[in-house]
Amino acid sequence: MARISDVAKHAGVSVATVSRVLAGQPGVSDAARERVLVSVKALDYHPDLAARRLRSGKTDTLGLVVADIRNPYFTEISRAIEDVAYANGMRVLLCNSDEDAEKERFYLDMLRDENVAGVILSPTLSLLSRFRACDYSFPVVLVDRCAPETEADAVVLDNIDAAQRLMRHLIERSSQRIALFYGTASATGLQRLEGYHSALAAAGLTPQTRAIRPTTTEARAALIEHLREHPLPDAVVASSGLILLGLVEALREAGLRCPDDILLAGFDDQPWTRIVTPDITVIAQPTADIGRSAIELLLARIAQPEQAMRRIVLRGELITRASTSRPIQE
Amino acid sequence: MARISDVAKHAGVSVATVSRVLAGQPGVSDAARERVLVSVKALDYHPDLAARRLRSGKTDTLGLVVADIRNPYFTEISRAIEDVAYANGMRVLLCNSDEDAEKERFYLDMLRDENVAGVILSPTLSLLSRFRACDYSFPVVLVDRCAPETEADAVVLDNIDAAQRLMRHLIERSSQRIALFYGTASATGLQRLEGYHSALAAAGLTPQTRAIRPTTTEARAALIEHLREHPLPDAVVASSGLILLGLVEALREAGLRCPDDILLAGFDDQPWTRIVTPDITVIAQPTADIGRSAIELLLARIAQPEQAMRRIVLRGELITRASTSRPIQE
DNA sequence: CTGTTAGCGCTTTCAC
DNA sequence: GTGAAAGCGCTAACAG
Repeated sequence: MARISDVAKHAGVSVATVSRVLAGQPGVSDAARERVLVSVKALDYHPDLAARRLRSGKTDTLGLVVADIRNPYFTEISRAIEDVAYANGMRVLLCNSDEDAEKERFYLDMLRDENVAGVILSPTLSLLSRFRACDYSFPVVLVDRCAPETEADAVVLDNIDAAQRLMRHLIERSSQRIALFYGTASATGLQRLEGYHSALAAAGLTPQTRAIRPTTTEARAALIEHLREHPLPDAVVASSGLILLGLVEALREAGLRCPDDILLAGFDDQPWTRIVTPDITVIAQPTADIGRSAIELLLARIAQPEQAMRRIVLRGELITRASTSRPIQE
Repeated sequence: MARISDVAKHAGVSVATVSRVLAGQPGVSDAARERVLVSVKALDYHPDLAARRLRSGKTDTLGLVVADIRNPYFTEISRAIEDVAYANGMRVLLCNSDEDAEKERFYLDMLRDENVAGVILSPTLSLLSRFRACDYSFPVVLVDRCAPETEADAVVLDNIDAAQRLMRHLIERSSQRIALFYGTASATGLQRLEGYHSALAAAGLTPQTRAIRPTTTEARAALIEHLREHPLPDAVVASSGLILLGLVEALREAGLRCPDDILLAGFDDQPWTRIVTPDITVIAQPTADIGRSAIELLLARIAQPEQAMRRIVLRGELITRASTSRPIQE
C-alpha cells in the first residue's frame, strides 16, 4: 500500500505538496500538481482515511438511525438520504433502533464514538419527549417524528392534517363509527390519533380507538379482538402501512368485504396497497422528498452550525381507491 | 473531550496501563484496573476510534453491498447481518449498488479506502462473472448470488432445485404452458431459469420465457405484452418477489383470475403474497438464516484468513397457496 | 505488573 | 511555491 511519502518521493516533491494537491488547495504550481497527479495514478495511491480523520478531527460519515429497517417507508427514506450523501462524498452508517430506546441509545453512543459529522434520526417516543439537540456532540436532524415544542431541525409530515383529511373522506362517505388502530411507539401515531379525534369531534362522531405496537401481527390480533367485542364499525383505519397490512389480514380472516361490509383506509402508499382487492385508500407520504430534505437540512447545519432551527412540514397526498368507494353524502 | 492521557493522570497510572485495561488484556493488577475503570467513568472517556484504527491498522467496520435496498429480501438479510455484527462489536456500512456495476465498483473502492475488515456482497452479474476473492484487500463473502465455479465464501439458495420444485408443483396441476418471467440482472434469476428449463424438459413441455430487468414495472409491462402476443399460458411464474408483484398487477389489469383462468407462483414469501386474492404460492427463502450464515462465514474468515472456501447452500421452502390450487393430476 | 516511547499516515503551521 | 517538522490519540514493543 502506497503512502503519501511514496507519492512525494515518486513525484519529486514534499508530502506537504502532495497533501495540498489532494485537498485541492491553491498555492501549488501547475507543474508540481501535474506530477503529483501522475504519481498518484502510477502508485495507485489511496489516502488512509483513519489517519486523515485523526489529524483533521473531522469525519465524512453521517449516521442514520431509523426506527424499523424493514418498514418500506424508512427504506425509501434511507435510499434518498444515501444517494445525496454519497453524491456529496459522505458515507452513511445505517442503524436500526427497532423502536427500542435502549438500542437507540446504543447507536447514538456509537455514532458519537465514531465522531460522525451529523445524524438523521427518527426518535423513539421516549427519546423525543426529552430530546434536545444540544445534548449531542453532533448536529441532529429529526425525521418522521417531532413534537411541536421540540427544538431541532426536522422533516415531518403534517400528520394531523393528513389524518383529518382521511377522516373527512370517510365521514363524507357516511361513516359513523370509524375505528382507528394506531401505533403507540411513535409521535407519528399519536399525531394521527389527534387528527382523527379532531375530525370526528367536528362531525359529532364518537371515537373508537385501539392503541397498539406498530406491527402487522399486533394490528391483526387487535382487529380480530375488536370485532369480537364490539359492534361492527363502518370503517377501520390504520395509522401506518404495517398496521394496515395487519388489518387487511384480519378483515380477510373475518370474511368481511370492503367496501361493502366495511370501509378501509390507512397511511403509506406501499406497492401492495394497489394490488389487493379492493385496492386501498391511503395517505401517501413523499418519502423521497422527506429523505432529501432531511439530509439537505443536515448538510446545511454542518456547514452553518449556528443557524436557526428549521422545520420542514410536508403534506401527505390522499389517494382514493376502491376500499372507500361509496356514494358521497351531500 | 477526555483523552487517554487524562484518564492515566486521573487514575495515577500510565497510558499503557489504561490501554491494557480497555483492551481487556492481562497483566494489570486488580487495583490498577479498578482505578482506571473509575477514572474512565469519572471523565466520561471514549477512545478516539480514528486514532485506534490508525495505530492498530485494523477496523471494526464491515461493508455490506446489496443489490437493491428496497427489496424486502435484502432488507431482511441486512437486518440479520447487522444484529450479529453489532453483537460482535462491529459496525456495518450499508451500500446499495442498485444492480449497477459502476455503483458497485464505487462502493467496493470506498470500502477498500475505508479499510473495512470484510465485506458481504450480492454481486452484479457483470462482477460475478469475473469475481476472484483475491482481487480484494479484504475478505469477501458472497450472498444470494454465486456461480458454480466462483472461488469465494458464499451463502446462496439452491435456486435450481427450488425452481424445479416449483415447476413440478405446477406440472402436477396440469400446467402445460408455463411462462417464466425472470430477472436478467442477477445470477439468481439465471439459475432459476435453469431449474425451470430442466423441469420442463423432464416433463416434455415447451418453455416460454421472458428476460427482464427485475423490477415491478418492467415485469408488469412484460406480462401485458406477452398476453397480447401469445396464446394464454396455463401458468405464469416470477423469479423474484418484485417481479411477482408486477405480474399480479398485470393479471389484474388484464382481468384474469387465479387460479381459474391461470395459475400464478413466484419467489420470496413477502407479506403481501398472503393477503392478495388469491394468496400466492411461493418459494420462501430463509432470509434470516442467509444473513446470519453470511456474517458468520465472514467473521470466521477474518479470524482465519487462510481456511478453505466454504459455500453454504440453503433450501427454499415451497409454500402452497390458492393461486395454484387445482386438482392434482395422477 | 507497570511505564516510556516510538511511531501509524496524514494535515498544517511556519519558515524559507 | 515549497519543504521541514510537529503533532492528532492511540497501541504495542521494550525496558524495568
